[in-house]
Amino acid sequence: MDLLSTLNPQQSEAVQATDGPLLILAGAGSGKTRVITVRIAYLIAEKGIAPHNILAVTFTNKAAGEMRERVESLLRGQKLPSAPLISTFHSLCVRILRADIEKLEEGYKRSFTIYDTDDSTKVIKACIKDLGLDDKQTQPRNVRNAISAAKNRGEDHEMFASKIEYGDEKKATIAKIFRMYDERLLTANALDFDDLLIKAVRLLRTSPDTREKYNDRFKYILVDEYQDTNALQFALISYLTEKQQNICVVGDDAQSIYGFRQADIRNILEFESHYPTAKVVLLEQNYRSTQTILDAADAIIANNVNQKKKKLWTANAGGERISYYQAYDGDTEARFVASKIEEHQRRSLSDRIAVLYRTNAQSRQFEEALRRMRIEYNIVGGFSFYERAEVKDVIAYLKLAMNPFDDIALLRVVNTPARGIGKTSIDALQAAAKANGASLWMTIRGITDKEFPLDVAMTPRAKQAFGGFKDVIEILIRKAANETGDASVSDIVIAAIEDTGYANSLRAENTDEAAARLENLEELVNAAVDYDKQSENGLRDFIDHAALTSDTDRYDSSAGVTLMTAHMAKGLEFPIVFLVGLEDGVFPHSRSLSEEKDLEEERRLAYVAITRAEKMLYVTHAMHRRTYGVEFASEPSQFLNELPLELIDDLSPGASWLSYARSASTLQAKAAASALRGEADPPKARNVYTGKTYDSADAVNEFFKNKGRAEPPASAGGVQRSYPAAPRETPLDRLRAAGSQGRPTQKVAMPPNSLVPGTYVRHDKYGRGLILRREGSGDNVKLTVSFPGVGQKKLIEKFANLEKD
DNA sequence: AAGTAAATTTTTTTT
DNA sequence: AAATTTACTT
Repeated sequence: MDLLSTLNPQQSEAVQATDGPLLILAGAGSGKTRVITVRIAYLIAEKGIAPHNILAVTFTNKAAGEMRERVESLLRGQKLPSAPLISTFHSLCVRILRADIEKLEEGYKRSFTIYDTDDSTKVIKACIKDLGLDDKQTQPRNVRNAISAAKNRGEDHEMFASKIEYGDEKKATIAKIFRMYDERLLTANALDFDDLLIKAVRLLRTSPDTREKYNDRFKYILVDEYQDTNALQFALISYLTEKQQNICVVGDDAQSIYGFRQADIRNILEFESHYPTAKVVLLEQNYRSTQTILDAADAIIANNVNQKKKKLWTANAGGERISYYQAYDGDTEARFVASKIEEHQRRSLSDRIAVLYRTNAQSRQFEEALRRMRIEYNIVGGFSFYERAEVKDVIAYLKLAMNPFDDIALLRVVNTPARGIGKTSIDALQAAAKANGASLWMTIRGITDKEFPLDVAMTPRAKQAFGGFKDVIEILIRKAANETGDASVSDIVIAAIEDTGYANSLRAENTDEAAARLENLEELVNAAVDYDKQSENGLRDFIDHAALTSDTDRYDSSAGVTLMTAHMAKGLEFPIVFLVGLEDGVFPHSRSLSEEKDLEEERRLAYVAITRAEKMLYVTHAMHRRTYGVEFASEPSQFLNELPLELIDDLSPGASWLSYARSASTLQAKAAASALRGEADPPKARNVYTGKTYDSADAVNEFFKNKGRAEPPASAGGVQRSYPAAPRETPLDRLRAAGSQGRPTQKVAMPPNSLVPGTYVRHDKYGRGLILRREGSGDNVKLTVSFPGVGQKKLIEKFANLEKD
């Protein structure tokens, strides 16, 4: 029974509760992955469950891969008749649909193509154009998001349309596009990411046979990161566990950070009511971080009202204090981080370091600073390999070989490399296709038919060019079809690169950039060769893999320095973490400032970021930040103010926000004390960078109530409380005390619903614009707004009559 | 039809 | 500031 020997009692209980529904509430760093992997190994080795009867579902390929490896190493030396299926939600759905989508009788064939976000947006753009709409008024990206959100709620275009209230033109337009979009995807035999889930769920719902088949196959199901599941994923799991209820879900409501993707936290909160016989295990011991880091994370999350109470503890020592740095601007911030990294690396190279930021756009300055100091780093996100233009081009050729009706893929490569097929010819082709209700591929075949050419207004030269393209694709189709014979996946990939003239046109360019592209294509061939070696699966699977592989999956766990967003860091851990750009509008993001629930999600994201740290945490922010090429004065993040200030070391040169915040709290205390004594003119508290001026006794008292952890006025005098901290008020206490006045560290300078920089607004005369700067206060607020086509305008907020757009 | 210059947009977070 | 899209040449 040595599988269990490394586990604590709760973990062990979670592993051994194999039958029936089980909810594991696993705090950050509580050994969640260890429990899942040991559980799988335990099922196989101790319970004699056939591996292929086990299904584990994760969100990313990276998580799935890691789990696979760890299970394998736990079972090392054992001969297994099969392997457990450890898969992402999306790959699982693809697997289900490739087998049985034809049973849906919707017209989809099992050779369907997967459209990524980019492809979907292109289809939507075309729909908007064909409906005669203005794509400035109806932005493809927004429509796509609306459709995706609807799909993830489980609505199809009919349900979406039926829910529109009378007079809601915007939604009515989206509904029209929605419908057209779905029709076009069907014509192209294509499914978008959301459809993969929708169709799989629909298939399980409508086909009892299929449902039965998978219920019999998957007798034990595990779901990781359950707090991030949405309605569709919940439905999928429900159908799969219909017969037996050996369902084990693992999650942490404090780490739910995908609400914007319709993740529904209720799935985890209401697990017990959905499965009344459910057993619940709490994993509360943290093995990852120092007490100091846990205290910091705890202090942040304590400001959220909506959460399950959970108390993480650790046997680890207090550890080093948190380091804080205030930079003049983003460049200085990046230089500080780079030089600190260098310092750490000089001492020890074994401590992996992460730089975590809110948005990918922040990465550049850190990359530059690290490069200047010749520090090697790894960056996750941004441009992933499979998103490179040349890779997507070649994949498009491969997709066409499998499914020539894929219009998007066809449009992508019809003139890449240049074949003399220009915009005019493509317009004519699309018009002809539309007139005949046919796909572009069929239209090309029609145009170039020798005996009965389709009559299309087109120059002979254009027709000939299309003929050339048709030949190229037909050769590829034959090669792909022959795959079962002797051609391997890599052979076909090479054909798509060479036989199409793609490589030659790059060679002819003879530039460094073209050479880099050729190298990327070589890497693609290598990926295909590897694929051939370790898998029996064909081209179809290879393309599916490319479509479902994301940035996150290219994380190298052995890299010394890793740059990534806080989102991507979920599930990872690093001895040293730099959490950067802690400014209002950056983190929390400006788009999340207006809604309380969005702000709470930002706070959970900050919690996730902080709890990645094992030994050391740095927090940094800049006083000036450049956005869209314009420099703004930025304010420290409200999350900084929520940290336990007594645990922080200030590394900033000169007077920083932190030193103000600290001395301010003693000043405030004095002011409050004198106010309470009834003194006529209490010393005025100065601006503490929270944007709020505490110039009345009431305001000062409110400050302390809100701050929650500040010293009571009587104990004022600058005595630093010794660590550990006294018990804090809970958010609920605070809410009661504040008389439901809202959030603790609320700011007056930037009230949540106001027009802050980064917000889009609508002006009667100038139309839509972006707020660049906000100055002044009260009635004198001046806004600098950039209106496309008009330029920058300075407006008085009071008179401008701006509406949020 | 292809290349260049000018205008416009971009920043959440992701399978 | 950088990347992408559009408009204008040749």
